[in-house]
Amino acid sequence: MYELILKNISRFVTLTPEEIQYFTSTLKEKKLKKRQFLVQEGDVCRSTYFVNKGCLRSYYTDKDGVEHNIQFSIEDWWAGDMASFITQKPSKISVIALEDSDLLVLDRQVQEDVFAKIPKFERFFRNLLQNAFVSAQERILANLSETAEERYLNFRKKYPEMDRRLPQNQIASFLGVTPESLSRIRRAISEKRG
Amino acid sequence: MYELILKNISRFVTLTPEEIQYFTSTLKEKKLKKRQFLVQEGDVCRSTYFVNKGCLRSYYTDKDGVEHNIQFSIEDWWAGDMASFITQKPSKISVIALEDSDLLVLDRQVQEDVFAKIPKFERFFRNLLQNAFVSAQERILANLSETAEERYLNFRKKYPEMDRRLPQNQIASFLGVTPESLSRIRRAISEKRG
DNA sequence: CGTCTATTTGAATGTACTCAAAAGCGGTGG
DNA sequence: CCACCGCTTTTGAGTACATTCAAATAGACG
Repeated sequence: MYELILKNISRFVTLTPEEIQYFTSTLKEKKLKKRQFLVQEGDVCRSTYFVNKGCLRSYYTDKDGVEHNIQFSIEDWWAGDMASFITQKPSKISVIALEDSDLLVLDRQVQEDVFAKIPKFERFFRNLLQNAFVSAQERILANLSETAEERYLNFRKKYPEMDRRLPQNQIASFLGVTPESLSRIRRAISEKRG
Repeated sequence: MYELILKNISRFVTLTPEEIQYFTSTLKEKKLKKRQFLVQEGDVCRSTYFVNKGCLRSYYTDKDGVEHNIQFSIEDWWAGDMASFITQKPSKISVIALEDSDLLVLDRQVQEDVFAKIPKFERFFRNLLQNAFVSAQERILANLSETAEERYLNFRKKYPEMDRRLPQNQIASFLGVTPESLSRIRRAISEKRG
């Protein structure tokens, strides 16, 4: 149950057995069926979620009702709306399960207790935030300087697992193109390679 | 000299006179002439900079040599490459003065001392990071869901001062369009308004 | 098996781009 | 102070890439 999250955390900070014991005792479980919402636009996001199994997508719905995927969260990723969690303001995005999923839940209040008892967790969550910022920055640059085809090839290289696993129209929404365009891009790529 | 930065900080945390005294004593000054670099691609960014006067731009140079503006920093803003400062890896971006500028410099090492002596500064810098993340997120969404004209109108509304002060080609690069396109967009807008 | 959704394909359209040239503006030196 | 130079902005014409709309095909799931 906790192997994955402990391995995830150990990439940044080292915990003693007691700390592990305490930390895992604060976590709750949550199961989502495909198409169930984890966060709905307008909710205040009061927890962070670790994905033990399954797959979710975070998306923004624009003024024309078009959905734009911001992030996918598969096993070993964190899910939720970090912006809303940080600011405790209503979320502009929604998070929904693309597959039946098992999550571990860390409530905001509990998180404060964890910070108090195990200060290095502050560092861990600062690291998560920093990574999120750096990858947001990189995505802005990619959108400014790369063609749709380049963005797709980079996506495939960076997240091969997601490329295999996710519906193509969801990837298109993440890349910022229509499903039709991504379909044509894929055809062009496969024609180039014979 | 320090009014602006103290006012900036006071938006997030309250400092005692002693803390103010200590904090300001750790700051250095830096003056840049127009067209001088603050950070060059490949540098590790070892300081954060507060803009007391002037204006800078941060930009990324893509594989075709095209520059893409990431951020402008005018008075009362922080400058530098947060990603490189955070990770202490070589910067992918450059920061250059668009006008003669006066900066206050907070070195990374000094920052650690400040955190140790005045822990609430940790909160202050976490807030800066959070804001940077949230606005990066918003920019991704804007690029995905808005037309160039909408992005320009929103830019103008959000940063009227920058719209007045910055060369149009720099704004175009920030919005992710060519200078020619922004020129046409502006004409279209002014024709609509009679 | 049938239904619903995802993907592919085609044709027409549109938005922003490139390239080229003219006009405008600001700073510098004679 | 004015003339010139360099850089920015505007304008025009043609082009490229992705979009929209529509329809056909393929796949997934009950």
